[in-house]
Parts: sequence; C-alpha cells; structure tokens
Amino acid sequence: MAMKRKKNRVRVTSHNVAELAGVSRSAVSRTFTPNASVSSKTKEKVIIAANKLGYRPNVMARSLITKKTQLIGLVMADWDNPFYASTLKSYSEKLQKENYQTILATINNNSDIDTSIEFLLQYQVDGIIMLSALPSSDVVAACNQKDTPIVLVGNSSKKINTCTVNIDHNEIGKNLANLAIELGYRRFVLIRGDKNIKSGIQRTKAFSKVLEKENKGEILANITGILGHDEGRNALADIIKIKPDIIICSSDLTALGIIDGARVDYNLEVPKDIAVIGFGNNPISSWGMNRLTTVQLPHEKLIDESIGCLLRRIDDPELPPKNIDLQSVVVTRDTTRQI
Amino acid sequence: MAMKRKKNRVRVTSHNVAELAGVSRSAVSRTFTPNASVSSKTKEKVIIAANKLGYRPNVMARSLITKKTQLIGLVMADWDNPFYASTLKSYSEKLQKENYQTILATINNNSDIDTSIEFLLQYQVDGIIMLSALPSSDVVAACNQKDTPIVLVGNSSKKINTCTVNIDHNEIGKNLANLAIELGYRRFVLIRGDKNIKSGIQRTKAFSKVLEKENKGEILANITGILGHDEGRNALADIIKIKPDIIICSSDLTALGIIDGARVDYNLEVPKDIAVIGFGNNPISSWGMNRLTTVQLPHEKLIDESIGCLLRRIDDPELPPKNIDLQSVVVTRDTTRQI
DNA sequence: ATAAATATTGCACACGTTTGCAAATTATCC
DNA sequence: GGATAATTTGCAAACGTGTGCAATATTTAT
Repeated sequence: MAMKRKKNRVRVTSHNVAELAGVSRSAVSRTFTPNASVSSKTKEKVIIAANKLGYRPNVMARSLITKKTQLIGLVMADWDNPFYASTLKSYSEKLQKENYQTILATINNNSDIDTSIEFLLQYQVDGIIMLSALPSSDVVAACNQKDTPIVLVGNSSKKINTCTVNIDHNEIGKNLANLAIELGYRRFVLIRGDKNIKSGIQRTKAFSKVLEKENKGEILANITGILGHDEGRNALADIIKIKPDIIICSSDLTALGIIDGARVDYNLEVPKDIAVIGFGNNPISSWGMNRLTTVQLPHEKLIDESIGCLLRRIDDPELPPKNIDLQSVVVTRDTTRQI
Repeated sequence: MAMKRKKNRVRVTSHNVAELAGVSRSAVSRTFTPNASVSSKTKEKVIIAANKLGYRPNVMARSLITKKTQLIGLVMADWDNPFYASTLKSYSEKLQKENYQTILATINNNSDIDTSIEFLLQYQVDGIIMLSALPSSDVVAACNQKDTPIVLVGNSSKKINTCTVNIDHNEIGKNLANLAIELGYRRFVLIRGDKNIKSGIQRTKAFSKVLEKENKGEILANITGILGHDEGRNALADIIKIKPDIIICSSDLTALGIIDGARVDYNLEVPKDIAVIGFGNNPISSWGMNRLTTVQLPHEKLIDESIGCLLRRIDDPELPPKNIDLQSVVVTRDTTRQI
C-alpha cells in the first residue's frame, strides 16, 4: 500500500539558532529585541546562525508575551466611495512607516460591522480604524474593555465614546452657499446620492440655512439617488426645465455627467448658461477638458489625524477620546463664473 | 507624590471562562473548535460564561499550536495602476469568505519587495499573494522552505519556482494588431508608460510581429513615458505631424487625453480623422461621452485563479506550482471605425 | 441489572517567544 | 592583583491556546 507521506514542516525556532550559535535561547531573543542587553560578540554569532538557518522571530509567539501585535485593523465599509478607497494606500504606507501592519476587513452589508470588529479583536490588533461605518456601542464598549483603541472616520455618533475624525459637512454647505451667492447665483439645484447618507443631509441643511438667512435665491429642487456620470447626464432632462443658475452635486462624477449632458445634449455653455459644482476633487476633475469647480476634502489630514489619534491612544489608553472635525476648501475652476 | 497608576489590562482567557462555567479549560477550547467532542450541555454553559465575560479565543495563541493563522499576506506594489488597486476589494472580500483575513503590505521602491515578504513571514501568514512585483528567488526559496505558498500575479519569471497568474500580453498585442488591420488601419502609433515594463514590451513586440508577417502597415512611432490624461493630450502635438490612422495606448486615461486633444486642440473627429484604442476598460471609458474602444482585462478571473491556486497549495503544499495565463478581450466602441 | 460500547471530560504537555532574576563574566579602579 | 561595579548570560516561568491520552460518565444492548 502506497503510504502518503506527509512532509513534516520544519520550523526553525530560536532553539535551533541558539544551538547552532552555541548560546541560550535568551541570547537569540535579545539579539532580535532592540536595546536588549547582549554583547556584540554573541549578537554577531546569533545573526550568522540565524541567517544560515533562515530564522525569523515568530510574531505570534512574541505577541503572546508582549501583548502587542503591531497590527492595526482597518475596516472599510464604503468601497464605492472613491474618497475612502483612495485612502487605503496612504493608511497602509503610513502605518507601515510607524512599524505597524494593516489587517484589512471589508464589510458588505451593514449587519456585520460588529462581526468584523469581533474578528479583528480575536487577532489582538493593537487598534482599529473604521472608515465610514458606525459600529454598535456594545462592540465599542468591548474594545474599550480590551483597551483596544478604535477611531471612527467619516461617521460618528454622539452616543459612542471613542475617537472620531470627521469632515465638517456643515461648514462645506455654508461655504458652498456663500460662494454661490457671492458669484451671483440665485436659482439652485442640489443633487446627491442616497438620501439617507448623513453627510449629504448636513450639507444641504447648512446650505439652505444660509440661503434663508441671507434671503438670496432659492433651492428649486433637491434631487437624491443620483450618483454616477451617466445618471447625472440623464437627470439633466428634468433639471433643465426648471432653469437653474447652478447645479451643485455631491460627486464629481455626477457633476461631469451634468456638464457633458449640458454641452452635448443641450448645447449649453458652462458656466455661461449653467454652472456646476462637484464634490471630492477627483483627479479627472482637473483634466484640461473638465476644469471642474469642486470641493477638496482634507484627504491626507484625515489620514494623519486618525492615525495620530490611534497611536497616541495605543501608547496611553488613559487618554480621553478626541473628536476632530476637519475643514475642506472649495477649489474654483472653470465651471463657475469668476467674481 | 501623585503616583501614575498604570491601568493593568485585564484579558479574559479560557481560564476565566472555565472557572465561571465550572468546567475545564479544555472544555472551553473545544466549545470554540468546530466538531470537537463536547456535550451540548457544557457547550451551552461555556457560551453563556463566554458571553458574560466577553471572551474571544486568542488567535495568536491558537495559531502557535495549530500552525495556521488564517492570514493571507497581500503585497501591493503598483498602486498607481488602477487595475491592481481596484482588485483589492475583491481579494479582501473573497478571502474573507474563505475564512481568511488579509494583511496588506505595500512597497514603495523596488528595493523592499523582499523585506515585505520577510515581514509577512514573521506573521506566519498561511500564504502570500504578490500583485505586480517580482521578489528575489532567494526569498521565494525561503517561502518554499517554510511551506508558505506564494503566488505571483501579473509579473513572473521563468526562474522562480512558484505559482503565477498572468495576463497574456502577447495575445493582446496580436489581437490588437489583427483587429486594427481588419478595420483597415495602416499607419500606427503606439504609446505606453515606462518603457521597461515587461507587459508593454510584450504587447508591442507581438503587435509589430503581426504587422511584419501580414505586411500590412507600419509603426510610425513607438512612444514611451506617457501615462496620464494630460500627458496624452500634450503628446499629441508631435504625433499629429506623423499623420497616423490610429493611436494605440496602454492606458485608457492616455487614450482619453489623446481624444480630448484631437477634438479640442485640433478639431479632429474621432474615429473619422483619427482612431484611438485604450487599455484597461476604466469605468470612465464607457461614459456616454467617451465610448472608448479598449481592452478588457480578466479582472475577476485573475483574482479567482490566484486565490484558487493559493488555497489549493495551502491545503496541499506538495502540489506542483502552476502557471496560468489569462486571455483578455478587446471591446470595440466608438473610437474605432466599424467594420 | 449488568456488561459492553460510546461519548465526554480533565490533565498535562506542547507551541515559540520574552523577561525577571541570580549567577557568571568582564571591565574599572585603586 | 584584588575588590568592586557593570555588563552579559542562562534558567525558568510565563503568555493563552490545542490535543493525545487515560479516566470518567453516559448510553446501548442483552
């Protein structure tokens, strides 16, 4: 009978290295621990032996004793939002630079936000960054109990006791309104995506508040459920009838769709006949063809602040949670008229 | 003197749960191990106690003994390439579905590809997926020695003994040439990015080979170092002088830049005056305005095959490495003439 | 009711590290 | 060179879990 030989995996451990180098296991451990008490002579012997055997300290075993994994859980809820998706590279790079590795959890439907955190906790991550998702306060309490700091980015709730880093959508709405008024626009159409998304609600609320207060102009329509390029272009048919001065979108893609539609389908000039403002400052928006006026979100700052918050709290779990609101700027290009 | 009290983190372990539930540690371990021998009565007791204490098995400790971490290292080399960047979500989701977590390593300059693998090995990942990066054969040997399967995606070398999943750029070049010839084009300009990137070299080589063989048309210029939209648009000035039939780009963005330039700067009609083909089928390319003819890469298939290869080899490390080449299709839209 | 078969349980060791402590070595000083 | 101080070293005990094995409890068959 042919016997299926299971190759027995040979793991090289500190024991093997110690043996070859003629020292104790402690010595090899100390060799790989910065600032540990070990003579340069034995260190050298250990390193030679380690290289010969291809030894690498086992982080799992180490973390068991040090209670640090150097792992950060990054949970990504909204892959469709280019803003968050593009953030990933920076997070990973910057965390790596701080000597942390990123373990990536993605969630599909809202139900398993909590599950993903539970999962990360099992891996003993040193901290968690949540992008655009709101966990239950129960699971956040679990994190606190375990002294695993968690920072919520782009979605917060007063009820939850933890660090948050957010974009001040209120201020964006205000600024947009003020700018539009200043440029002389009076007949507004607002377009956004899912009507339940809080950031959009905040912006429109702030926008209309300014309008009321200043008593200059009115919102002719407040359209929701429009997100992509072609959706924007298609939505134009109805919008055009209301004859707005300016259309303010909650996505650059929608804005570009509107512009394309205006130019191609209705032979209108932008911004002479109609002005458009986007949101997000997508790389496409600065293309020579497009030159879209849009709002630039504090990309890097958001990342830096959230990492900063997290690392500080990892260092000192007693630190009280901090809530940060970041300002954005609107970049005026050629789809709105000049002052 | 005010004494700074360091809060001592309380970890709840299987010991605590066992105590509360009035059973042994083995019992709680078995409760959280599928198909373990444990009566439903004690299982229930354990679960109640575990919930009360907020117990979660420590994956680190477990992996120490099972020698499985359920971690897959994903190293991302080329974030600028939208193809690979967009792949991330699917990888993460699909691996999660297979009960693996993704630990993300990013590399900046070519020098630390190997370092990132070393890092992942320290974390005892069960397998590694490398996107668009070529590790040294030494470090791949280290993976093999450690029985950590590694699959190379989008960049392979005959010298390296491991699984690879690639796009057949040779075939793309051929298909592109045949299509262009069939459509009646004869005066070609090829544009690509970094001239040392192998995929681009392969495509142009295959392209010109077909041209020679069929003896139909010639490559007027073979431009490298052009990647984005505006670069493409700017490059048009020189290209236009050579009067090509068709411009074949290695990026949709470049192609769109060329088209914008042709239409706006030179008042040319596409495809009547000049035809353009892109590469990658970026979502933008299907916009009603653009309707770009381009090549659709086998996105999901690439992901599925690479994950499949990896998981199979994790299951059975004796499995010989497999090299897979995937075919792409060119999608013809409105920037090339109809047959 | 008893014996046999089966299912469940706990003990204790293993996994690969780090680290306090005491012993051993080396360096420093008079 | 000897006494002391400083550095280096190895021992052994954790860290939190899984699992083989023998012991015990439960079920089944007679």
